Amino acid sequence: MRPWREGPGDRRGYHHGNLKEALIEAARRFIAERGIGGFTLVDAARLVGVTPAALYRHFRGREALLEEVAGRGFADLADRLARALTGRGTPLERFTRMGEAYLAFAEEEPGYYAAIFEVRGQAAPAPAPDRPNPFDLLLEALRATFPDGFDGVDPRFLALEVWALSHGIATLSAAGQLPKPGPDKYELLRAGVLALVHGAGGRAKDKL
Amino acid sequence: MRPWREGPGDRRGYHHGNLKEALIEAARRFIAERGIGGFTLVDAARLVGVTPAALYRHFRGREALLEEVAGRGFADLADRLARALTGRGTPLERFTRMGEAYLAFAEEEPGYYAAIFEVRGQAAPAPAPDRPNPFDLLLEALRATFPDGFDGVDPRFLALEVWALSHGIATLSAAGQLPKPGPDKYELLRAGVLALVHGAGGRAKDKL
DNA sequence: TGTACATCAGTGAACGCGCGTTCACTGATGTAC
DNA sequence: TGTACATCAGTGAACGCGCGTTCACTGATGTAC
Repeated sequence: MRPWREGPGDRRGYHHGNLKEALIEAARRFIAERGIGGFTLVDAARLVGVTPAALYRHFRGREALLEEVAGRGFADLADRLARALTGRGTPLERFTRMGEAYLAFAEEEPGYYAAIFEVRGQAAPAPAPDRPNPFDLLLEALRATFPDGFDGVDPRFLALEVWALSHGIATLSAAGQLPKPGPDKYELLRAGVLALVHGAGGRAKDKL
Repeated sequence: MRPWREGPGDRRGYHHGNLKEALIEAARRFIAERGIGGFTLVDAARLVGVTPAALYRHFRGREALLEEVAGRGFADLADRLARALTGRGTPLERFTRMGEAYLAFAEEEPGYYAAIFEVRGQAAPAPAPDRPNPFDLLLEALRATFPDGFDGVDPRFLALEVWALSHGIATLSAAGQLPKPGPDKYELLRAGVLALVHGAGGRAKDKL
């Protein structure tokens, strides 16, 4: 088994060898730079060093490629959150780490993050289709971190608030809307999540 | 002064009469339906009943039209927030109403909302260029509603959290990501904002 | 009030461009014998 | 090990399309006299 092609420079010959993966990678990069609407098949093919028509050996068309990217992004996000949650430390520390992982994903993988929210009809990611849903991970983490509940507030209600705050911070940051000399977004999320949990119920507050 | 043309049907003659406003209105609608990237000059001109070239009598080009839309949207948002803030009721009631006005704006004017965040280099809105900034309105409202402060927490920090939560709820809702049988987004924001203020400082909590 | 004329908003045809997609093809790979 | 051949990933040319923008023009408006 010879090594897969890594960059545009080491094209081996007539056959690319790893075109499908290379095209997904190119799409991810272009979406990050120009957004979903600014992504074109022609640019992706050119970056990879291949004719646009070659793409149709691996995808039904532009939309199918975008769905694949969105599916991969969704799977990657779920993996990162799950990994943060299964590490060391107290439940609260792991819960906090999951929030940081969410913001880090949005920052490091803006192409994936945009695809997840803007591409509709996402194909199921190829490996492990029964991967846990990110929202379910958040819900599970909230329940594990605050086993006494939130003074009668539905954990799903709280999970939605935490998700909305995370998504808001991530997108405002990506859009350059957070003030330049200003608070760190990780601190913004950490303090905000604690306040949300805090404010929801007195019982939870005692545990902090 | 004869009445301005209202819809595509009552074109008066060779001259449109109110083409600039009609084009901005058309852009607002198309952006709402298809996003910034999906908006085209040709469609806007067709909707208005005019040749695409006519557009260049009123705008330098596509980008200039988008900037105008973004500027109008920004001004409209500021107006709505200011109006909510200057109504009747206690400071807390008016503060709550401002949050509702923000969510309502994002829902009712998705074209404006998208333009505000996605169009860069926005032109200053035509009337009243010294209109107050929405973020400053939020800051002012927070200070007025909780005059004793937030236990040492910078009001600007809290304002960013409230804004991020509002933006997150608005965009998740617009993307159809909030669960279908689920909490009302206005309730989500109201409870979340109170929890954020609550959690930030004990003093503020006493006033609620 | 009527006429000449400057102004300018909109026309219609054309442009160059880049897009997604198709098609018959060709070159490389790997398997059967 | 060598050869014939099936498979199929990628080529290259072409397509129809819609886009933003330009240009010389023309029709309507409104003002000066």
